[in-house]
Amino acid sequence: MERPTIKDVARRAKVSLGSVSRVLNNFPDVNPAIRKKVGKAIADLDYTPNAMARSMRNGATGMVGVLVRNIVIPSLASFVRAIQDELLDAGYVPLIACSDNHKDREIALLGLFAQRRMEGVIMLSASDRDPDLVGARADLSVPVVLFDRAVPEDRDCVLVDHRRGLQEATAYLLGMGHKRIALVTGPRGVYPTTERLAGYRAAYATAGLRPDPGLIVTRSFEDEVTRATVAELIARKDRPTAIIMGGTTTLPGAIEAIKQKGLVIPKDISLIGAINSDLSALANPPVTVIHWDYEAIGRAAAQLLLQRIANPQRAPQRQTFPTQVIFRESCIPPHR
Amino acid sequence: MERPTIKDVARRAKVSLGSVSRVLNNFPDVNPAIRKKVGKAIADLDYTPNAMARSMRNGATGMVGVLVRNIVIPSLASFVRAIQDELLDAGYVPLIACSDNHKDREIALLGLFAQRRMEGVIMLSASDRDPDLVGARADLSVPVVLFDRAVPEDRDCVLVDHRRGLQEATAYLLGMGHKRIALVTGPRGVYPTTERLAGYRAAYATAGLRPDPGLIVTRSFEDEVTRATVAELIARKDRPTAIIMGGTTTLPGAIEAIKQKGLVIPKDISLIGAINSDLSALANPPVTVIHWDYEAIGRAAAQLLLQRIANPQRAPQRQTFPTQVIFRESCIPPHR
DNA sequence: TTGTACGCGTTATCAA
DNA sequence: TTGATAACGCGTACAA
Repeated sequence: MERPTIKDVARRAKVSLGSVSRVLNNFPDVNPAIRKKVGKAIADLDYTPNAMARSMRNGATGMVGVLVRNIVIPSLASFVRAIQDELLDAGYVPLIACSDNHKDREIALLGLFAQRRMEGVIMLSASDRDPDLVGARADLSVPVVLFDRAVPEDRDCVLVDHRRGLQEATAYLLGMGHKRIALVTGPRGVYPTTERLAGYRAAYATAGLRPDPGLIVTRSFEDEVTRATVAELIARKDRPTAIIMGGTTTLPGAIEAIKQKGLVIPKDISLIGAINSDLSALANPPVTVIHWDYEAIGRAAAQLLLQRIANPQRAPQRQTFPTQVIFRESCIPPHR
Repeated sequence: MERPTIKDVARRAKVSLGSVSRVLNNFPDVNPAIRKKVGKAIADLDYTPNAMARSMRNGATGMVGVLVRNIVIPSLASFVRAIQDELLDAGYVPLIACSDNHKDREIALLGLFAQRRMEGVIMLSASDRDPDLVGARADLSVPVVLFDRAVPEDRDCVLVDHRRGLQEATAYLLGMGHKRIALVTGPRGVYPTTERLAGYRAAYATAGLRPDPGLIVTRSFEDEVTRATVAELIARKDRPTAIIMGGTTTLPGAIEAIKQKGLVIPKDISLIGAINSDLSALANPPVTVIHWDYEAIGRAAAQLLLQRIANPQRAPQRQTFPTQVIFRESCIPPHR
């Protein structure tokens, strides 16, 4: 019931181990007769080479770890999907795992990657600079490509130009006459949040205005949190006239909170989300979003890693990908 | 720059290979002094055991292949996610891959699973009975748990009770007075399609009516196809008064097609989708859907596989999971 | 209780 | 061109 080994094939074909191996890795100098016999034996036994033994022998597993927050988030899924396709094309196999943005889980999974001897890792870390996480990444001792995390040390990474996106979106609302624009995004200290804040502030500065600090909420990307945040914001007496949701998964909660409060988009409040989606396109009204191309970023991340694996001495690269505002009907000038 | 091996640890701790191994697998009878020395050496060298070598030695990789159509589909992602959590808890590592419902790709990935010596596979195959796919599954020679595919041979599988869901949904519409109810679902011959057809027909039969065969479209689950199908259906002179979308990813296309035609849900046409989602809950109007719990099914699939790996002799199990209609505002009685 | 030696399935080196 | 053999990193009988 056990799988046949190269030995069984050799025995059956009445040739030596080496010959079978040579046929398998189609070496040029092998007698056609032997090649034929071996081919037959392989077919007869339904032999499949053992990748484990192979990688033991040549010291490379041909595997790459891919770690994201949660595969159930469609944008992250398409990021992972693009990576998978790119890696498979290059003869590598991705090992995909979800950290839930949880530090301990992330460390545990990196440990798993280390045990399984991944040749590289592409990851969306819970933090750019948490020392434990930085340490866990270093312990891997293989190339790491970070997504949307800007590390102090020189490292390969692929980034989204959130700053630009937020600047554009905020300027768009300011141009309409909005003065009280809320920004709801993730925790401080993490790259996307930092960049979004910068873009938001830059737009205000350019307009010669000052944002109300009370309208900037940087708590967490978790749905329950951002949902509650929106509910709070719109419950205030001096509620914002517009809200920008700076988080990929936060639009449904915002729409629902607004709906529950009995407010109407865009009449009572303007809304901008992040990442194009079925919901944003087909909601009533369709929602303006800041979009970026997760697939392109995934492909780039994979290529970056493959190049780095091929040439560990290469200078680290930092690639930034553009954002694009998709204008729809969820924003109009504020009352009066 | 190479990773240290158990040998390096032994050398540094000035003990034998065997002792290190015994410490690693914490055997009871090992001198605390040695244990301590080894622990220190491991920490000093930042040693991590090589899972590859381990699995070579004990003939088990601790890995399970997980194959789905496309991880970007949120319901499939949560299915995979649940499997991942369950497997990791049990000490197994999932190797996740997407087939795009493409036969060749599915076969190639099963081959990859075989090479990497997966101890079992959970999969959503492109077909129940295509001989090539059946063959590829058999070639694995490890336990396979199928999702939503009912195979002739006895096999472990987890199924969704699509028949029941469709019967309920169809009866609901018939009860409202609809007579021309369209059913748009996947290709014939595959379990979910078969079951949906059966449920749909059963509801008509119970009501003493006959469905118009022209309203039953079984082409493909692909978005472009179902979208075009809906567009065709509603362009007809005798268009249906209600449509049931029997496919997890087909709701956005249907809503959009209806919108483009200038029809209004539910005034002009009633609509029922599959699987609860942001879109169905927050669309205008919210859309009635047939729902089932992908996470529960994923967990069950993982458990089934784990049990089967532990005991290959166990009788094959077939678990069926319930569907539930979530009633919303997308259905009203037809005109006149 | 600890150390030694073999074997897991490959590939690569060497001699024939 | 082919066959024999060592080595990859580990676990485990077996001997000490």
